[in-house]
Amino acid sequence: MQYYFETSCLDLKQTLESGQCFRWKKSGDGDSYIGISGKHILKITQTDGGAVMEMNDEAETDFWLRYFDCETDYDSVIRQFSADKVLKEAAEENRGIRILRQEPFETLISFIISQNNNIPRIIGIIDRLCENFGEKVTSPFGDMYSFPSAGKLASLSADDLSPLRAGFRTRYILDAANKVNSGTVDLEKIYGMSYDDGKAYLKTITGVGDKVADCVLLFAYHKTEAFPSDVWIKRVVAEYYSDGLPECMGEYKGIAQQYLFEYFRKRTNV
DNA sequence: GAACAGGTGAAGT
DNA sequence: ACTTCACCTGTT
Repeated sequence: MQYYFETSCLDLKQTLESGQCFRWKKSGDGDSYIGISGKHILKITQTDGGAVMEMNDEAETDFWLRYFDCETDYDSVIRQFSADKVLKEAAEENRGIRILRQEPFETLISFIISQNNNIPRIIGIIDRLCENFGEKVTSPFGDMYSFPSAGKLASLSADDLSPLRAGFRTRYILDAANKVNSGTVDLEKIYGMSYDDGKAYLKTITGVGDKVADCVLLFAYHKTEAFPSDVWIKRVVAEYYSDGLPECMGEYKGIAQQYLFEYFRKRTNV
């Protein structure tokens, strides 16, 4: 089943290789990606004015449209950002970035794994986590493994997780899985919480600090007030925004963060 | 509150 | 080869 949709501000490479998600693989030509969320597998291909989605079941269309955040008017956000010179340039260069709406538990564990780590290795650990403890899902594009549930992970020991080679993060993964599985932390509740409350709540999990909490609030719950402050962004803020973030970021600091992150990372690497 | 340790491997030299 | 450092957090 194929579904074509038109939309502005969606660039698959910019979005899926931005470091907010870790389970999309480039397919063949380079304009296509295959990924999994929950038990849904999608092949998505970039077109000029949108994208083509291929999936098992037509009923998954709405799931994926939501995942790719098709409700948010990015053109309007970018217009709003144009009041700040640096942000305007960063946004225009990266106008195809979307903030995905990912599954909370997967996002939580993924960003716990991301701490003090590099992206290729993060992807490796998550792949091993899914292959070892997820469920096999079949699709016309090949078999994939779902992200393991909190219940499954909570049943495991640090020893069981040793094949991941996640290092000191292993005990953080287990603490998160146990708290979610036992209901000590109810991830569903966070949808209805304020940014501040959600952040404090997430930080009750060992291994979740400001940065990881902000990433989860932004990339799973779409709380765009979150402004994940990593080593790159700290430099940018120190250089351009030492007196505070610009007014025009408004309630979309998290979207601004992504534009700035990409903009400056690109330049530093060159 | 600043300094430091904590897996592992990618990237830089 | 050898060192640094990676979208960080918990503990001195």
